[in-house]
Amino acid sequence: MYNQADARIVIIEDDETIREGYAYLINHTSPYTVVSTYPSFDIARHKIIKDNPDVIILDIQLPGTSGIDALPVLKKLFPHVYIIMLTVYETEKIILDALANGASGYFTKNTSSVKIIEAIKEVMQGGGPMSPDVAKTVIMSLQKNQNSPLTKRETQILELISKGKDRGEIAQELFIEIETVKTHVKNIYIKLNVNSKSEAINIARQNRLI
Amino acid sequence: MYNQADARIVIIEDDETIREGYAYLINHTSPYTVVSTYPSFDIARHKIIKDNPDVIILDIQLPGTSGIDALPVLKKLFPHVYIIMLTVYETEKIILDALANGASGYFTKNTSSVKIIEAIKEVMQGGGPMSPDVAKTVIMSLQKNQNSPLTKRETQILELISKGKDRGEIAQELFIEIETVKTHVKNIYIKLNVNSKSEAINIARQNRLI
DNA sequence: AAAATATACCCCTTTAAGGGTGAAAAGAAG
DNA sequence: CTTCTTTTCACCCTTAAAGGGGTATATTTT
Repeated sequence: MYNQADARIVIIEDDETIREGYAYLINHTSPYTVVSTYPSFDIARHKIIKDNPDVIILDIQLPGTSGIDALPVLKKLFPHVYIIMLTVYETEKIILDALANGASGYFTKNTSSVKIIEAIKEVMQGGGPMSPDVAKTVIMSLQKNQNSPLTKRETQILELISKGKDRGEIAQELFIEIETVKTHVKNIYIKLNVNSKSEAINIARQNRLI
Repeated sequence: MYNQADARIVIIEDDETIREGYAYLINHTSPYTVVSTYPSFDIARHKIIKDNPDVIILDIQLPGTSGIDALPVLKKLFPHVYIIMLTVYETEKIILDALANGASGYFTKNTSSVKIIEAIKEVMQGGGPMSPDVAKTVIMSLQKNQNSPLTKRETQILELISKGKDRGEIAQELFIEIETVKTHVKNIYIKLNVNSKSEAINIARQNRLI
């Protein structure tokens, strides 16, 4: 574990005001040190190696290589680095991708530097901070659609299909006959207006039925 | 949208100190009103109807009906209520279940009442607050195992399999031959020591390979 | 140079998928 | 108490996919 007071921060953000603003505030109102700031990942790419950062604050909308594409590169360069993403966008896919690709935290740009400093502390302690709107997106992605056209049993079977189970396995698991499973599957297809497992899973995922 | 200052809060929590502590602090240091507090859901069950709460602070470890089981009941009673979960536990399954079942926020009990009040504000504004440790769990659940025995291509194909795609669809999507897909699938099976799609998906999910 | 990865092709047999139709039993809702 | 929905089960059919075996060759990475 790093000594928190020694934490070395790097900021990669193209907007100079935001970049230098955060840097100034972190340096003057926190125990952390901003060792470098860069306006793009392409500029940071080689110089960052000698920065040896503990935490990187990474914008997503960067000129050249995007923050999303920079993520895996930085993770490979510094396997133990904590990365806090910064963005104006908050579409579900981008957020989920960033988190799935190793971001430790995720904030939108209306976040005060106080919260960012708090976030640095949290990631250094192993937490996974996110701003409320981001958390909301993540929570929503975990919640299911309540207006499903599918019955409980159909949803249950579709979930098992999405786990790759075949008719036989589903029948065994639910203590019903294979023929019954077939009937349910056929009804699912009719309701979702599809005619294959893959289509059904895709439509269901799009509509959060499963 | 409710007027925030009118927000009616109900607390369901068996520990009297915590319950009355939060109630007192919310009533005296926030614009919100704690209209009722209950030591269990079973006691709250009928009385809560006339409380007409906007936000419910719900403990998970309750005597009798657990907070997890109370969640769907409360959601049915008050479809638009925001529920903030409170718990000492923070196992991945419990947290994910609560969020998937309609909880708007999730905090562990080492959370200060200041943060709870902040959380009430956030949920009223449509946010999805969670404490850093909870966020960490959620993020981890989105992140994949880095020590995968599978190659990139194999992982990619396994992901498509998990979406229900068959060999032909995978081949089309990746611009490769069906036979190539077959070879990859065979190698995946060997590496994961399985011999069917469903087993492969299960093993991979267990180990966060996909 | 060696190892890992991605690609492609052949053989083979078994099993699952998808579609059509009908109908009994259990539950929920009026 | 009856009507509607859900869940259950059955038998028909054809085609497509799955799974197992082996072999081989670019390409990339180490």
